[in-house]
Amino acid sequence: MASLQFWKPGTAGPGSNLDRATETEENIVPSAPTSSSLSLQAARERLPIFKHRQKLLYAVENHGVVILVGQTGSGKTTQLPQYLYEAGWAAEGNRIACTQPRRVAATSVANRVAAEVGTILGDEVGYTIRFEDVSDKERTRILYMTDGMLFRETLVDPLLSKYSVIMIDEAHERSIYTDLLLGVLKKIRRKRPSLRLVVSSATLDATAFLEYFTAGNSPDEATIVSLEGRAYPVEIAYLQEPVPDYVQKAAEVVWGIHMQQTPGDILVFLSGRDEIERCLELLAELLPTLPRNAKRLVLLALHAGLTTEEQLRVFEPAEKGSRKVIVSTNIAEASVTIEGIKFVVDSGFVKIRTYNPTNAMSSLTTTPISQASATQRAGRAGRTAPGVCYRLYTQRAYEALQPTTPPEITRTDLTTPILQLKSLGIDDLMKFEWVSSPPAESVLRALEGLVHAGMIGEDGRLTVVGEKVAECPVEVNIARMLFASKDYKCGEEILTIAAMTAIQDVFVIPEGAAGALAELERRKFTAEEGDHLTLLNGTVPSHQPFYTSLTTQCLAYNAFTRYGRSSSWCKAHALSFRAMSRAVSIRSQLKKYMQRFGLPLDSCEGDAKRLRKCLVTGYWRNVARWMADGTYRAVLHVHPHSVLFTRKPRSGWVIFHEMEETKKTQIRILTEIEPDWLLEHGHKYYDKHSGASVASQ
DNA sequence: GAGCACTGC
Repeated sequence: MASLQFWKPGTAGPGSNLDRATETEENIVPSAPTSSSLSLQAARERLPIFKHRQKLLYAVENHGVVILVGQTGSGKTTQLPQYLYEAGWAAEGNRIACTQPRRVAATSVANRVAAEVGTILGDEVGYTIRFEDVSDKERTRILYMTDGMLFRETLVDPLLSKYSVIMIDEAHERSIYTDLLLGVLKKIRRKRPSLRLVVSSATLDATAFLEYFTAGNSPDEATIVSLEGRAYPVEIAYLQEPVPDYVQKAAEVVWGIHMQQTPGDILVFLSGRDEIERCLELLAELLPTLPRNAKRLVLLALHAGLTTEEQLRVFEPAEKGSRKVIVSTNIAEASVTIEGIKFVVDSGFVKIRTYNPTNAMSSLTTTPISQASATQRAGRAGRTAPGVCYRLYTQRAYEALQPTTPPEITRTDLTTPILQLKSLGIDDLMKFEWVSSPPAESVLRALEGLVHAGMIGEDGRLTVVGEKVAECPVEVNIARMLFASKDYKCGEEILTIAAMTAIQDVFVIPEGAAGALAELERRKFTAEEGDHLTLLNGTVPSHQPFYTSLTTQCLAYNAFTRYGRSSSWCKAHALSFRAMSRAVSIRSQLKKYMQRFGLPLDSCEGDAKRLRKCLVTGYWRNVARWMADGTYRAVLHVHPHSVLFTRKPRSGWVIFHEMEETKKTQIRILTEIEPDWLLEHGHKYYDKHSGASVASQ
């Protein structure tokens, strides 16, 4: 490969008059010097945000909402809460909160700030995430938390009265909880004007947030403060012509960089596991052609399906005389930061989940990224030194991209969010001030489902059960089963099933020969009745597994707890230790809710029929009928992970946990049922003769 | 007979 066949804007090639200067100016700032060379205070003062300190405090003092524009590394997340603390905003028992979309961010930032403040974590500075509250009710002044946790707190403290200032960090990511929080906070500000908000955002979204908060309020309500930082420039290169196969092109570009360029690791963005593996294979084929004196090239994959150990390998520095190339999904765009990357290769694609409210179907499709996403990916090349980003698309294609990714709230099932808003007393959803309105059909679909599930009455208000379910951190259909377990006397088992369906990727199936072995391990766990019981099998308190054969996921749970919750046991049985440990946490959390709601923890004592009937109370809308061609009515395909993948259910009928469209329309986690059981639930919605369910119409 | 991007409570 003689040349990379790229042109670089501003140097040569067509259209070199690059007017998007921002693209080359990722405002990435070197990390602060360590306290060994400088005092802590001096290090803090060197951060770019420091010279804006007075301006920021003035803005918070005089405006209800401050939109803070500043890139990663400006120090906003660690410093602003401290400035506010030092300025007295946490006096008289008040707290300063800072929300993050991800758990790791909340914990790691809290750690750093506790060290800077000179306190033990959990004392003056703490964090709160699901299953972990490292904070002190009385003493904590600065609290980092996930946005989901703060939203949940509004259910018990609707005015968030403990907080004087709330900073919503990474608001431009527009996670569903960020959007819900912003809507609720705007409302709270009207009732409690002393509360101050700081909304931290990327440049592109700042005016939209400003308009949102000033709409219906005085123009003084909100203001924008921008922190410009020192930047390591990232040079952008585009393809001159589009390519038919970006995976192959990615491999070629990586190889070209390796042969020609100066030192520095390479990060490649592709859409999924399949593409990553193909790209790595292509590169592996080229390795033998490396000249003897050339640097070695270390090939690494990064995606969420890997074990923790495998993920950690990408952080190990490359050995002397070698270069790392990390081929990754979108996980490396915001969730995972790898230092030392100098070259980014961006395919321009991402897999995104969307929801179609008319058939309640979600799908996972490979789609072009947004310009904001492209900027973020490019920025990953310039965290510690100037870098280069190779975009595997033309500049014209870049210009045609959407400016930002549609917020999650516009492409997701709203059943749970709407139940929670209702629980906050927001009954008129049309009057709720959404930052971005969700599609009307999504709202209607969710309301309809909630009415039929008995969570909302004819008057549009929550029922008694609805109030309880709103508090419970599970999907509505699962909550319904938890409540029904009282009648079917199977609370113990339903609780496990609820926990196990809440986690993904219980089984780790590697590529190649190891994958085939893992597959055999998985079959040891199969329960004839289907996946839900398979999920359960392992934990059955009785002497023998009562479900005819062992199962995949369930065996998983019961056996996992029986064999001492060990990671080596998981490894031997192709299970994810991470996922299983999480299931244990979720189960104990849900158990507390069941106790609070007075739901007994009976065991069904091996009566699988009772258990399956209980499952129908939650899943009656998710019904499918087996057809002779091996598909289910409405042409649903069984996910290959299901134990019913190769087996016809005797009754011909199943219920399923979820349905998703990838290459085919697939249903996951199934259990065989008798069709008559359906008649007790929502018979209005189900036509016995056609076998069509609401979900598949 | 074949496969799921990433979060969060």
